Amino acid sequence: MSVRQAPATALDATTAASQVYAALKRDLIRGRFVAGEKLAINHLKETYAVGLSPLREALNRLAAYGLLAQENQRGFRVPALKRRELDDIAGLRQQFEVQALEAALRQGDAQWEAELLAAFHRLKRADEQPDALEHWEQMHLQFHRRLLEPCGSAWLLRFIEQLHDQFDRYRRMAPAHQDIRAQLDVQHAELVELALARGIAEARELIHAHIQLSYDVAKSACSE
Amino acid sequence: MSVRQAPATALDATTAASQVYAALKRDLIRGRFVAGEKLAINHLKETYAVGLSPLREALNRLAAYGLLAQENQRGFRVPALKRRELDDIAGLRQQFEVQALEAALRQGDAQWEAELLAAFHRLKRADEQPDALEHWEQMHLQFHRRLLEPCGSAWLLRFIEQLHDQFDRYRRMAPAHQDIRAQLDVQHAELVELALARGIAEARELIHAHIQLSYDVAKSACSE
DNA sequence: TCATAGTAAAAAATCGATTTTTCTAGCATA
DNA sequence: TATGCTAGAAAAATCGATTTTTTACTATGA
Repeated sequence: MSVRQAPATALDATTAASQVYAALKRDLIRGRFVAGEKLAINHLKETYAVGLSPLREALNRLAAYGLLAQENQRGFRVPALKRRELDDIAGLRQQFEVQALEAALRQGDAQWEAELLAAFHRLKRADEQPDALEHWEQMHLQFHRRLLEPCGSAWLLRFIEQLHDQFDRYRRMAPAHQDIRAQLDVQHAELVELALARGIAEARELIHAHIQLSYDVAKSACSE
Repeated sequence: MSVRQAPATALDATTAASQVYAALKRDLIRGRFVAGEKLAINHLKETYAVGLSPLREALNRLAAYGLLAQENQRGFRVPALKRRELDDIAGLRQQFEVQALEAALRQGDAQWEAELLAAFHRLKRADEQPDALEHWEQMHLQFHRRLLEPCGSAWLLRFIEQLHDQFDRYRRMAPAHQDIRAQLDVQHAELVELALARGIAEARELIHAHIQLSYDVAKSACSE
């Protein structure tokens, strides 16, 4: 009945639900939706050009992840940005990342050092890409992921990633969040140095201050 | 076309997807599925008496939560029980719950004390219920939830709950897990005492030992 | 014997339509 | 004016069928 597809399709061997999930996740963190807004599923169907089933599966995943709120029989809502919750998220991020960084510095090997340098280099060069803003965010996330990677606890990394995503919703909604880019980039360079030198005590201080800097900016995203 | 339902339906104002989610979650933690097993969706459809859509939504939520593994275009799989992962989970549980307990003892009020006592009482009386084993597990979970509740960090509680669910997959799969019930129950009583007396240092020790006890039993659930 | 292409069956993923529930006005009643 | 009721519309949730992808099996040729 159907014409056999060209083998090219083998490249994007990913499911429609996963693609919508990724796209929606990106747009939620980016701030494409108004905080507190109710999602119109039929509208999303058109925006993301998918059917109802994969879309609903993606929404369910995002709700389980904490980037959406699911209300009994009345669909999905973008969570509000609450100052109390930001404080909670930022505090845990500081605690978890300080801990993970120390473990990573103790356990990271030469291979990790090389990959960290590579990630840092891509971050520095992010501005040269088209769509520089979004690309920097992407490289920034990858840099931090790489930095903590050899900490030895998969679940701690999972929680850190989740908190990071939550945190970024606030940070990227803040009006002045672009203005601290230069300061953050200085800290990234220092983090790399300390990582290679295994300066644990200083690295702990720095990652804490690094999160604090974004945190101070992010605060302006909340009303309450 | 359809006969108007009696108002009784207003009681179970919950969606089919949520019900399957709850049932599947319970059965996964209970050990009803073989670790590593691939789930046959069409079979689950009959077992849980639901259609494909709500079932798939539930599976997607469980995968995002970490109780299922989702493989590219080949469905869902029950995660294997790995010793390395158990160690990770138990270690984080100890750390997080020690921290949350201290915060809870500092912040819990009289209302909390009353509810904790109530939860403890229900736990003690669990054996008298029909289906005593499952009921004890239920009350046990609620007791621990209540204990840490006033810690002040919603996200920390969320992570603790998630780790607890993961941990219980291992614990309840261990052959001898029933044998330590008596010891656990003694510790629960001591935890209540310390909570009311705000004995922070001792409570920290005790919750750590409490998790360690189950952890030692749970180890026998893993092959590798 | 082994590797490999072809094919049928099974399973997963998706679509389109239907059912159920919630929301919104408008109307009647006190 | 406020309150409650109800039909109609809108939205959410679910079902049944279709399409796509993977898996298992078989035959073929090196």
